Amino acid sequence: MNTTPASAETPVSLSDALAATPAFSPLYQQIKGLILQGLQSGEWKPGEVIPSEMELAARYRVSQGTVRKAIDELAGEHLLVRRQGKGTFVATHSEQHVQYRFLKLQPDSGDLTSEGPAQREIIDCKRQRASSEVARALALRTGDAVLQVRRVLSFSGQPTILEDLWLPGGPFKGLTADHLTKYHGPMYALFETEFGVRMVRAEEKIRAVLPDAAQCQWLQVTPGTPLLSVERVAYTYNDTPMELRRGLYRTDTHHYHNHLS
Amino acid sequence: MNTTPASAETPVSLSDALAATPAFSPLYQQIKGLILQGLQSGEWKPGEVIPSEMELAARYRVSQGTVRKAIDELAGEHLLVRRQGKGTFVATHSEQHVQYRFLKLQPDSGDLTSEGPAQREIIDCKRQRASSEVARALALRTGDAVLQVRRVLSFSGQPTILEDLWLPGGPFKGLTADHLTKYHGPMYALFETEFGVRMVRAEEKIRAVLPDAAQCQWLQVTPGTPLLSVERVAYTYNDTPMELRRGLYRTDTHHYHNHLS
DNA sequence: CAGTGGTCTAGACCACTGG
DNA sequence: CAGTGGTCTAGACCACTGC
Repeated sequence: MNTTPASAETPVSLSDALAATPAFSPLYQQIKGLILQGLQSGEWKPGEVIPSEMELAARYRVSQGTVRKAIDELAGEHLLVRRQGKGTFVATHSEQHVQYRFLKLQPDSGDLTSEGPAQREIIDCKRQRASSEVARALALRTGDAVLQVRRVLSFSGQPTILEDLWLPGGPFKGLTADHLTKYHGPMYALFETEFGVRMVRAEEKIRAVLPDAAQCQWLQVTPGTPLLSVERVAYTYNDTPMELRRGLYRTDTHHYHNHLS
Repeated sequence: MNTTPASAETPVSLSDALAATPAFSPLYQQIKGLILQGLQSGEWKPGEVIPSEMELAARYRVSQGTVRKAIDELAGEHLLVRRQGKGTFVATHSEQHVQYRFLKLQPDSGDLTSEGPAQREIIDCKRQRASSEVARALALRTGDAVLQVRRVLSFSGQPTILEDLWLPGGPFKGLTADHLTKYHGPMYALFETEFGVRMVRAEEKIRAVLPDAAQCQWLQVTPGTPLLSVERVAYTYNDTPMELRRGLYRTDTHHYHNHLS
């Protein structure tokens, strides 16, 4: 817990000092790191309260304000959720008002919740060997075990999204079509409760494409209907990629909504 | 500057108290509002420094910490930019590293800056009367004066984006094709310097579409090539809509990149 | 070196929650 | 009512910038 890591105790050569940034890291960043450890290690699980600011301040031997700033940043990254009067909680995908946090598709009028719950139909779930492409996205080696899932999401009875998912075989050992079919709720919530994998952020690449015959079938659109192709890589703590997802979105009744600021 | 607005001075009926939220607003939020006023009124212009935290604290008769928290939020919304040792500056679209802040299109390999500067070709710029649709988006009345601009953006010589813009006639009085053609740089930078209009945030609706014959010409694609349709409404301070923009993006060599967190 | 933003502390008080 | 997060203050010191 050193405020100035590059102090006398750790001699640094002149060239080092010039090459690498001094890497000064404020106390609250170090506290943030410690809290992050607690989250990764599973000491505090999604949905649970973490200790109060005063307790954490005592544990880490810093002032409440320093803990506060660390928690502020983690809350800003949606890893923690503060609730005045109640405490600070580990964020989870299992809550109503954050169900569709990573799904930016909206009906042209109203919002997703107004369309009622999504119907999820699992088409397929099988073990496979990672193609070079999948391996690269998931930071695996080509040929490593992966799970592939295909499903259709419908809103108000209309098939709207066709998705293919690839998951690393290790962390998701034991996942079957049965799991997915029986579980009603967001997939990321299931990942949390059943496999201890919490998705924290994601990157999406979006393109306009034309569907092939099979895809037309699943989405019940005519060939030649342009669709949105959404390729997502989702990450857990530590920037570890844990899911590759390729979605085809209908955009005749819905649109992808994005807020820029 | 009242910490508890619903105090004895302003009697509130029981029904009011139950209906409307108490609307307690912390001091730093009020300071934030005052700074925002300074930005809107043009007291501090894009690119300029605002007074130091100590000065503002003295002016508003609060502690430095309170000003700090206000500025923190404004910096988080990208209205201000803090530079240690130098001061706090009004954000601007005229800087290299934030040039494409609202443009999420990326080449499939590398980034936009690696492709060199964008070539901007103004196709058209004319005064018009707002259609009901345009009027609604810009919070005008149908028939009000608007400017319509059409242009093509090319990267590495390849036409990639075809855009139509609608701007309210009032704030942009005097804008001509000449302005746009002669100005080399981001359009939002020109809006700042020439018309005092700073774009602060935007909303985008994205769909997959098929281009018509004219659009194919401009983008040099064959009919039947699916394109990304990006409809953007951009806002100044105060959530005032100031631009409606409809873009068609080629996504065979580029993709729309989005970060979810 | 003075002036800026950035960090850290300690303590007081407020707003919200639940028993 | 006690316990939580939220606000506000005052003061000390650190890191960075430019003269």
